[in-house]
Amino acid sequence: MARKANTDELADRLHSTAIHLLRLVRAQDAATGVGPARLSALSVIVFGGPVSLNDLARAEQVRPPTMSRIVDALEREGLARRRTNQQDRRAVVIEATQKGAQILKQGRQRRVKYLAGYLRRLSAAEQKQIENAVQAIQKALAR
Amino acid sequence: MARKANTDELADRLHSTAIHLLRLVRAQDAATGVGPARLSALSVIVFGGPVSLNDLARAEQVRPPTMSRIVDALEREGLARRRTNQQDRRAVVIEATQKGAQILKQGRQRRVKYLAGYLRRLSAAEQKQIENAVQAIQKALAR
DNA sequence: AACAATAATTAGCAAGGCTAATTAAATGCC
DNA sequence: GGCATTTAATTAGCCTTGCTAATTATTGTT
Repeated sequence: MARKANTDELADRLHSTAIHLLRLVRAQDAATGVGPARLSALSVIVFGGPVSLNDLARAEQVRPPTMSRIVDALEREGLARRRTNQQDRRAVVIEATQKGAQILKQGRQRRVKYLAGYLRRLSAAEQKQIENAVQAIQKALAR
Repeated sequence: MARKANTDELADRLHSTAIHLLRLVRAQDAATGVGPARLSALSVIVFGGPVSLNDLARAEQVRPPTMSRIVDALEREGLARRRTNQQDRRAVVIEATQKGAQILKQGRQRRVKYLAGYLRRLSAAEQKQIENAVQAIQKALAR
């Protein structure tokens, strides 16, 4: 049936556009000097505040041992620190340092500016279309 | 100026939506039993036809040694093969096997269906907005 | 007090990224 | 024609980031 085929085709094109877009901006992240897994985890604690290791692993969709090692690296680089949770001394609380927050925000700025440079080629109407689509996609993916 | 700030904000939201979307569909790729770098390289040779190792590395934005090892793995798994280019015997030509093409197409199908399942929650009008946005984004990112 | 469950870490493996160095073939230049 | 340079690919060796299994420390339960 036509409706389903159309949705499949849209999904296909949306998917490959997303790949293309991220591939483009990812190059900018190299300038931070922080690897992608570390940068992404740092982003969670900078914008979401302190979290346990398990929660951070879940947020990043990796297993706890993987996250433990990423946090090791963030601590080594002075971007985050571990505290032990005093209510439950098995658990740790991971939080960003000043330096970590600063580096993340600069990197984010760089990435966004870079992508914005491309979007600025488009008319206001086209930008509005993207705005609408972003809302629709977020709605579709919610839950 | 207001226009620039808006574009930055749009870039930010588009970027994080793209991350969210790809994270979601990526989980489906596990079902192919082929790792992400291999799957992505296989996709290039299935849809783009035979290429040299250097060209394939460039298409995938990795260095030649990295691609050499990925192709080793694809050959080991029977998904691709190397031929030597007879015009330039330093070079290899990499092409997909029947099995490689089949597995890739099945995986792509799976991913697309999965994403389409989310998009189908949206109205025809919302889907049309995404369609328009995909075109606009592709235009913006084109050279 | 003993036992089970939970949070994190350690150990060890594989995939996938890199640079530097090597090999083989093609090209360019007297 | 022969030698130097360039080019295509590979090999070697490193790092990061993913995993599972096993361990340690603490908490909760009975």
